[in-house]
Amino acid sequence: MPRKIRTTPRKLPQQDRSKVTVDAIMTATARILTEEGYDKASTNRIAELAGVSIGSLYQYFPNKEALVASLVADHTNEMVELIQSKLNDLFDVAPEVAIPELVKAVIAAHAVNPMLHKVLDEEVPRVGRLKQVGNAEEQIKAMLRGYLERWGDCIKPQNLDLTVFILGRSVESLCHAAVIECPELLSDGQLEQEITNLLLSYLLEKT
Amino acid sequence: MPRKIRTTPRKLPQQDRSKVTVDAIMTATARILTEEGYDKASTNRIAELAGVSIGSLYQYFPNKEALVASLVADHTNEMVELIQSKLNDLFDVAPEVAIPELVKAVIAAHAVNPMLHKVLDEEVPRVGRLKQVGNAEEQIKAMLRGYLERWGDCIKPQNLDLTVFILGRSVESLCHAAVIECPELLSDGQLEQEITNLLLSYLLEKT
Amino acid sequence: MPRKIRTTPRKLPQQDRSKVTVDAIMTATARILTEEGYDKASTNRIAELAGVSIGSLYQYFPNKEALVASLVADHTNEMVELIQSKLNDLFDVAPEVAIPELVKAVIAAHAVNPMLHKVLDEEVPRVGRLKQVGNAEEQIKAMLRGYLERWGDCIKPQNLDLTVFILGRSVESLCHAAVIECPELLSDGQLEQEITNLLLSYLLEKT
Amino acid sequence: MPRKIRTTPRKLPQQDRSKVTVDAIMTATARILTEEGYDKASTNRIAELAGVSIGSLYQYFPNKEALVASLVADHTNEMVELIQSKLNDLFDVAPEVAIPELVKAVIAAHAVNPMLHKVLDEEVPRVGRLKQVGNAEEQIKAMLRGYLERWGDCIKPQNLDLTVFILGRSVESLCHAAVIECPELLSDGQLEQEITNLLLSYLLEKT
DNA sequence: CATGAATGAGTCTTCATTCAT
DNA sequence: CATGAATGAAGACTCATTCAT
Repeated sequence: MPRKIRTTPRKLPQQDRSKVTVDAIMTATARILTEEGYDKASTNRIAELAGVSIGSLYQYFPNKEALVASLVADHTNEMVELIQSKLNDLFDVAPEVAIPELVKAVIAAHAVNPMLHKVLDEEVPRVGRLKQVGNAEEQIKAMLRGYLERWGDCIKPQNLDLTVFILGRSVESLCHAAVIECPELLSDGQLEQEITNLLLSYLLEKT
Repeated sequence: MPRKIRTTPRKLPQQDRSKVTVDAIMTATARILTEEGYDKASTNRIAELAGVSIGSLYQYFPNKEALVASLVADHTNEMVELIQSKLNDLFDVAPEVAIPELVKAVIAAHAVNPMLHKVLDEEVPRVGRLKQVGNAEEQIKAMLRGYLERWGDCIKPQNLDLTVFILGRSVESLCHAAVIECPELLSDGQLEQEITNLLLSYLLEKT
Repeated sequence: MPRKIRTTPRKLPQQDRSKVTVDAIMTATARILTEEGYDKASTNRIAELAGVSIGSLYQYFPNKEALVASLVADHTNEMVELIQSKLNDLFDVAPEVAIPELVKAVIAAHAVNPMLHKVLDEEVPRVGRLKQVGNAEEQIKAMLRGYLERWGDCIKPQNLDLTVFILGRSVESLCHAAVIECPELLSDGQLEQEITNLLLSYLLEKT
Repeated sequence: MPRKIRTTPRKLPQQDRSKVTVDAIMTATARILTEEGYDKASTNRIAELAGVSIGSLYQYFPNKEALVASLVADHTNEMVELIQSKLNDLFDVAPEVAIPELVKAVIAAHAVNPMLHKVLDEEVPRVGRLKQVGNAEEQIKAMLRGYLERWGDCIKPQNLDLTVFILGRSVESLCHAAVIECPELLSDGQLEQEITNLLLSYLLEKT
């Protein structure tokens, strides 16, 4: 079992000056990550690009992992909130209408900062990230489950655990791939429509 | 643009001794990767575990990236061959039967060495990997497309490019997640069945 | 030759508030030193534990060395005063009685704050300490010399310089070791008695 | 409880080349320690002065502590061996003759490399050193005890444990101080004579 | 005077890679 | 070809100290 290291920020910025500093650090981290990749993202480089001394960086983040974790948390939250709020609005909306909306929302969430999302997903070590991302996933899964229970009578699949898994994974991975790899197919709504079709067929149609 | 690094093995092992050495190195790499993770996989450690001098390692691999790329290629090929051969056998089989078989094959492919697959997917830097993996993906997509063309009359979706995308991504990501995260749901065939349902609904059912 | 650093307090506390601050800093330093060791004693930690800002710390001490030196001076003084006052009282007392008393006093001095004494002795860099400690030693040596001159007729050794050296070092190092390493042998007076024996044999007996 | 870190050399030099390297590192460490003090002794500086890359240093010593520990061990052994061999020769020699010889030996031991000894004693963090030094001390104490038992009939003090403590500490600290602080008093044998007197008075004379 | 944010030189250490033997 | 000693750029992180507010 690997030694635990704290991944929470060391102290919260209280004065305005500090807030600016922390922001600069986070922004610089995001920029280097997206523009140059994870292994160019040394703490010294980050500090430099942030126009801040390396000491200041460590005043707010106990270690590199915490810094990245913080960025992951921020970005994940931003995405999750989009989806959750939409999911909330859709609770009483029938699947025929809700699913297209959900797909739209998930795509929108991935479009918030696609490059950052890609790097965070592909290059950043999973260690320690799991908590933040895992949490988010659980929350969404829970909402999805709630929705499916609410509309259980109208849908074909019976085992809700499996359905949540299938549904969740599919939207996520398809929207992710769509945004990252086929943005051109997204602009005219074709791909979005097709993803919707996949999900609706699964949920609604009779064999 | 990063300096180009050769990622192909420096020379093909021609004598038996060489083959043994290369094998030992690859095996050691795989073991360290699965048992200890990417950041414990230093070239010196790999050489040591392989029972080979660090100098010998560099005799066969020009750099670390090439070594890892080689492992990725091997592993990807192993998986891809399984799927391709099945896809080949299924060319003339109707979707109702072919899709369940395909799902079975993709799951089997992911089960070849799940731990290694997980590490390769999550921890290993993407940099030089894309070529190998991309190739494999393209090949499978092509076969999938061929199949869909062959059975185009029987299936609902009309835009084959989109369908290949949807189908390919879905099977891959669902089977991947299934093997990595829910092996227990796989053993009794439930999850497999549900993945099949998703795909068949999409391909076959009328709205 | 290293750049000279001032090791005297920057200003003497004149207001009460200042005195309280300085006290808090010194106490915090002593606590961290004894409880966590020298390398945990960063100025920031000290200030924090003292409930004082790092800026304030530097208001009263020009640098870390001065802070530690101050602590050393205080502690040394405390010890030295104990011994000096006893030595003063014993000036007219014959060795047979004075030596046991001296041993008792030196042990008592080392028992004032043994943990702090140990840390100061073992872990704290010698650099700027010598002055304070050296002074103290000189004063005690001088008094010891005075005493030996006063009772020169009764004692065996003739070269007083040497005798002071032997006597001073012996008591100091034996009492030090006794307090630090064998406190259990001190409680029943055995070790104290034996140290006394050593010194009295040396001073008084005929060969 | 502080985390344990290995303090033993990482690998023993087997080729001649390596031996030279290790020697250079040790020598450089000793030089910097004696000429500039412990806090100038950074691993990079040591490597540089040794004319060796920092990587080579870490090939043989897992960390700085191990390097210093190694030096301490070497130096301690050198001293201890001198004393032990003399102590061995003196086992059957009566105190009147043995004690002066012992004093001579301890002084000689401290004169092996006085500057290094001083630094090692005063500046080097105690952590991790204890094992080597402690061992040495125990060995010498054991031999001393053996000697005192052998000549128990001739000596005054009865509690051998205490006697070993008193004797051991006194010689050590007096000889140490003599070599470090009063080398001039040593050259003409006066101080040596006086130390001998102290010990002989204690051991032999009747009250 | 107090505060605490900011500084940055300097520390230990790792690891991919080379090259003399 | 094999070996493994040697390399050194580079990275994460600390901490005494300063200075604007």
